[in-house]
Parts: sequence; structure tokens; C-alpha cells
Amino acid sequence: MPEQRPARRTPAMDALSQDTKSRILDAAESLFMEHGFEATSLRQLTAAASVNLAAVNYHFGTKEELFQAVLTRRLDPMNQERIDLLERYERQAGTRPLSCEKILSAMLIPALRLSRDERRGGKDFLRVLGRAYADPAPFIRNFLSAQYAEMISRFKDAFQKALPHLTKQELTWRLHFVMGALSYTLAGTDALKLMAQVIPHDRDNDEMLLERLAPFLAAGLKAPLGDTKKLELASGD
Amino acid sequence: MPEQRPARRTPAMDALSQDTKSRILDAAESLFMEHGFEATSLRQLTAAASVNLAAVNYHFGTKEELFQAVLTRRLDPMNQERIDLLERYERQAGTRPLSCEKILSAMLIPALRLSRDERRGGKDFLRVLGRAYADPAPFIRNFLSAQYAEMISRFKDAFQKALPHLTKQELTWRLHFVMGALSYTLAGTDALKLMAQVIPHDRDNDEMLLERLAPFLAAGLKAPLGDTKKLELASGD
DNA sequence: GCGTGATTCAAACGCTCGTTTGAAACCATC
DNA sequence: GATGGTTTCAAACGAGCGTTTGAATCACGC
Repeated sequence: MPEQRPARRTPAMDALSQDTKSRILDAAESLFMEHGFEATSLRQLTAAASVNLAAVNYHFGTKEELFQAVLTRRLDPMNQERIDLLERYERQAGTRPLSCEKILSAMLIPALRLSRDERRGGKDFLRVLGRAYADPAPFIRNFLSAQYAEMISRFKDAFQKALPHLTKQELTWRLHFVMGALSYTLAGTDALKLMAQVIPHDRDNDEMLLERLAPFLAAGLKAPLGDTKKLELASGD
Repeated sequence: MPEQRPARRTPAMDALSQDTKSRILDAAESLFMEHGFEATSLRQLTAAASVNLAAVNYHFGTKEELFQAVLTRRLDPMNQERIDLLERYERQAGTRPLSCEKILSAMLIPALRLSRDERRGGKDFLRVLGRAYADPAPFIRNFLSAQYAEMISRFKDAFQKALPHLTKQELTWRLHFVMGALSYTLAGTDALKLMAQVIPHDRDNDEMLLERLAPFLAAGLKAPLGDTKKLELASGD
């Protein structure tokens, strides 16, 4: 592992050839997106990045640490952006509580900006992230929990103010559903091919997707309590 | 591979020791739930099932076919149950369109029944299923698409009748979000540990979970069109 | 109780995996 | 142009993988 990272200039710092570490991160982002973490081997990854096989272990330690680095590179700035945006909205609102839609915007807009930005990996990263949500590997679960802790806590508070009639527990359930719809949407896998026939998958749709997600989630969050009778489980009529 | 499956009785057909095929399926269901498909090796799987290593290839062909068998065993009956329930509701309603809540019930109740039934694998299977939704492996994606095709088409028609003001495209988006929240909820991973602190994970909560999911999703599906202004993407105020 | 096909078993096959190694190449500094 | 730390490289390591093999075992019809 490198003892330190001297800020010396590489022979070509331009777009043609970034440094080894970035090339590895870019290739990893793309391949983890396409095949998932387990199914991506370091051999195909280093080949795609045009670096030596040993470079991953040298620069990142292990394959798991590489995965965490792939996530951190984009996730930390995005979550910071979310918090900043939320605080800006709160300042603008003064003493009045924010609407659900506004809070959701603070969650979605940074994700949407990221997905538009080719230079920051665009959709690829968000797909990796969406997949990571469903991964059972403990090192992923623990890492995500830690990375999201601050943002989640801020947004939970904001939603609680916007929806004071919901108990803490009820709000937790609903945020759970929100995260589900969001991660599935970001992952863009659509196991059931619901979208494929009706809606082609391109950049414009990715934006419309998040714009349609916000009203859907807002309506769910604001749903009145107990407006549905209990599900009838008896098999008889 | 076995040429045929003679219905001869095994030395012990009782609960103590089912036949080899079932023991493999049960162990696979449990281990795929815990570690995922890729991360589960046939050696730990066959050890957990107390069968010979070669038994999986003998009875199922390959590891992938085993995974499909794990899914089919529970999924086919559950989806048939969903369709039957929907048709019963439709008969009861006569000419009037069904409510969103009713249609959602037809989707959720069979899943809930399965999750309560220890003899049918209970929650374990639903977690495997939820994970499968997010898996990028083509053989899983294609398999799920095929398995769900009929059910999805029926329910899409039903929702379209319940929500005639939604365009086909808009409905597709919203069903996409519904599937997202549902799969994340079934998978029960909760990458962000939202639930852990507030709500212990036990059987009663699994049932409450689906009961809370229905009103949330119904509200989202019924959300009015275009009630939200476009997300403001400009970084400036 | 023998023959037959289904099933189990221990062992091995060939391959790929993540990681390590130690030497070579590189590059700023003296 | 020698020094010393950083990075790259080809090669190998040991382990584990999914799968195959061929013989042993079993259950049953004859």
C-alpha cells in the first residue's frame, strides 16, 4: 500500500490518461454496475482499467476496500449536498415547516444532478448504489449505515416536523418504503421488465423518473392514518 | 441427472428427514437468503443440507437451475393465488371498478400468507425474492420476467381500470415505484438500519409491515397528476 | 436373489479467484 | 549520476469454486 500520496504531477494529467487510482475507480464503478460486486473479478477489472492486476491491492488494500472507495467518492459529496440543500430550504421557510415535497426535493435533486453529470459517473454510480442497498454482505450494510447516518437523521427530523401527526414509528415505516422505491428506481434493474416495453431507457427518462417519483412518495408519506381496514387474511370468503 | 422421479417412498418420509431434493431446496433457500446467490458455495450448501456435494448437480443440473427451482417452488403458487384473489374481488365487485386498496390487497395478502407459513419457508423465501429483484445476473432477470408476466399483466389491467385518469405510461412509472417499495420491504435488508432502533424485527412486525405498506402505496398510486412543480435543478437559488 | 435403474458417495478435474512477492522501472532530490 | 522512496510489473501462491466421474449402494420388479 502506498505510504503516502505525494501530489506530484503525472506525465499526463489530462483526460487521455488519468492516474492509476482513478482509472481503477472508474472501471470498478462501471463493472460493479453491470455485474455486481461478487461477480466482478479483479482480473477483468484491472484489464478494463489497463492497469496491472496487483494495482488494486497496492492502492486500495482489498477488493472490499475498493468497493467502499467507489461508493465514498460520489456518496459523501452527494449527501453533503442534500444536507446543504435541506438547510437552505429551512432557512428560506423561516419558522414555517417545510412541505413533504420540498424535503423530498432536497433528497432527490442532488441525486438527479449526479445522474446528469457525466464527469461524476452519471447513472452508473447511482445504479451501483441502488444495488448496494439490497446486498446482504455485512461490510456493505455497515458501510452504508455509517455513510448515511447523518443525512438520514437530518431528514427524519425534517419529515417529523412536516408530518407531526405521524408517530415516530409510523414515520420510520414510511421512510423505509421511501428508501425502497428510491433504491429500486436508482438501481434501474427493473427485474420484471415493467418499463422496457412502454418506456425506452434513456437520459431524458431518467430525469422524468425522479420527477414522477417525488409526487408519488409525497402522497404516500401524507397518506391519512388507518384509512384502510386490516387486510383480510382468512382464506375463506 | 435423474431420468425420472419414481414416487417410491423413502425410508423416512416424515419431518425428521425429507428427501434429498427438498433438503437441498430448504438449505438453499436459507443460505441464499443469508448470503446471496454468488456468495453461497455448493459445498456449504450441501453440508447444511447433509447431502453429498454432487447431489445438487445430480438433481438440479447446475447451481443456477437450483436457484430457479428455489424460486419456482414458492413463487408459482403465490402468483396463482394472487390472480385467483384478484378475480374473486372482480367477481364480487360486478361491474364497478375495484379500488386501489383492494387490488393491492390481492397482491399483498398472498405474500403475507406465505410469510406467515413456516411450512412454506416463511420470511426466508420472500427475502430471497426481494434480493433477486435487485440482482443484475441475466439468468435471474429473465427468469423473473417470465415467472411474473401473467400476473403483472392482470394487475396492470386492474389498476388501469381503477385509475382511468392515468396514462398507460404514467401507470407504468407508478407500478415501478410500487415494485420498488415492495421488493425492498420483502428483502428486509434495510441497508440504512432505519428500522433497527425503533422497531424490532419479529413476526408481528412483518405482518404490520405489509399492512402499512398498502395505504402508503395506494396513496402514491392515487396521487393527482402534475401537482408538483418541476424539480429545480439549477444550483443557484 | 438377481438384475436394473435410480441415487449416493469420495475423489478428482480444471479453472478462477483474491492476494502476495520480489524484482524492475520510475522519478524527484542531492 | 547515485540514492531512496514510490509505483508498476510478471509470476506465482494457496485456496475455493462448480462440475464430472465411476464405483458403491440402494430399492424394487422379476
